[in-house]
Amino acid sequence: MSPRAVDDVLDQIRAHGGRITTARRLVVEVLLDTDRHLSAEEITSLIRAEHPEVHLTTVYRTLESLAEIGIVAHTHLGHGAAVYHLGEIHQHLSCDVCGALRDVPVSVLEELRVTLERDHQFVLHVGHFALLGRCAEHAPVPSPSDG
Amino acid sequence: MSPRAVDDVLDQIRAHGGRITTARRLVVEVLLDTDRHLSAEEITSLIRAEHPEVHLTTVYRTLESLAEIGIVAHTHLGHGAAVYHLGEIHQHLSCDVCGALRDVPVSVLEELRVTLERDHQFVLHVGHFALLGRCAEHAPVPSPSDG
DNA sequence: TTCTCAGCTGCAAGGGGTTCGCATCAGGGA
DNA sequence: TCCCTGATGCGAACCCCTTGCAGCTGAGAA
Repeated sequence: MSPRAVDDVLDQIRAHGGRITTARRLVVEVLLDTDRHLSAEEITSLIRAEHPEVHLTTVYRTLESLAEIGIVAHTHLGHGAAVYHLGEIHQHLSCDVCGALRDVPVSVLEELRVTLERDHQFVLHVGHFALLGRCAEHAPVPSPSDG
Repeated sequence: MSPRAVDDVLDQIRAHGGRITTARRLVVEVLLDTDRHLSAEEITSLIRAEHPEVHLTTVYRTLESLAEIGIVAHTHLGHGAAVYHLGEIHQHLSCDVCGALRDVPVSVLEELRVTLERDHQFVLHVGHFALLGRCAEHAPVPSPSDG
C-alpha cells in the first residue's frame, strides 16, 4: 500500500480523537495491503508474523474503532467469522460450497432496496450482509428445458 | 396448533426412517404453535417449561434432522443465534435496532436472483439469509426534500 | 407380547468467534 | 517533560453450536 493511504486513514483516526498506536497502524496497513476480505483472526496472524505482541483482542477493538468512524465495514457470512474490509461499500456473494467471496457493486440491490422501502417500509443496509448461494463453479446444473 | 398438523410432520419424519420421540414431538409442537422465528435456545426453553429433561443438544439434533428432510429451515441473522421456522420458505427482514424479524415473500428477490444469475453466474439461495436494515419504526427520518 | 438393535437422548466437554475486566503502558496536548 | 486518558496485553468469560459416549427407547421382527 502507499504510505500516503496509510497516513490518510491515520489522520482520520486522529481527527476523531483516536490515538495512533503501533497496533492500529499495523491493522490499517494489513487492510490496505490486501484485496481480500479478512477475518479478525487473519488480520492478527498477518500482523503477528512481524509483531507477535499484538493481541487478537486489540485487533477486534481497533476494527471496532475504525468501524465507528466509518473507515472499515464488516460483513457476516452465513457461518463462521465476520470479514472486514476498507473502502467502498459493496455487496458480497458467498458460495456455500467453496466459501468463495465475490464482490459486486451495490447497484445490483438498487431495485430491491427501492421495493423494500416502498412496499415494506424497510431501509436496507446494503453491503452489511452476504448474499448466500452458489458460485458459477458450484451452481446446480440447469435442466435442459431451462433453455 | 392442530393435532393434525403435528401428525403430518411426524409422519414425514417416520417416512424418512426417523423415529418419533417425545423430544421430537415437542419440538414440532413448539414450532407449529408459534408464528415467530425461534432460536434453538428459545425452543428448548419453551419445551423445558413442561419437560425439563429435554436438552439443548437434542433440540439442535432434532432441528438438523427436520432440516435434512426439508421440514424446517433456519436463517442466520447478522449476529447471534440462527432462527428456525417451519413451512414455506420466505425472506427475512431483520431490523438491527430492535431486532424485529419480518417475513416477506421470496418474490421480492426475484429480480435480484435473475440479475445475479445472468450477470454474475451466481445462484442465490433465497430465504437462507436475512436482509439487514431498519424497520419502519427505526428507519432514519427522510429529509423533507424527499417529498 | 417380548426381543432386538439401531436411532435417539442426556450430559459433559470442547471449539470457534467475540467480548470483558483490569492492571499497565504510552500518545500527544499542556 | 508531565500527566491524563485512551489503548493494550492477557486471561477469562460468554455465546452459539458440535462432538463423544454410554445408556435408553421406538418400533419392526419373531
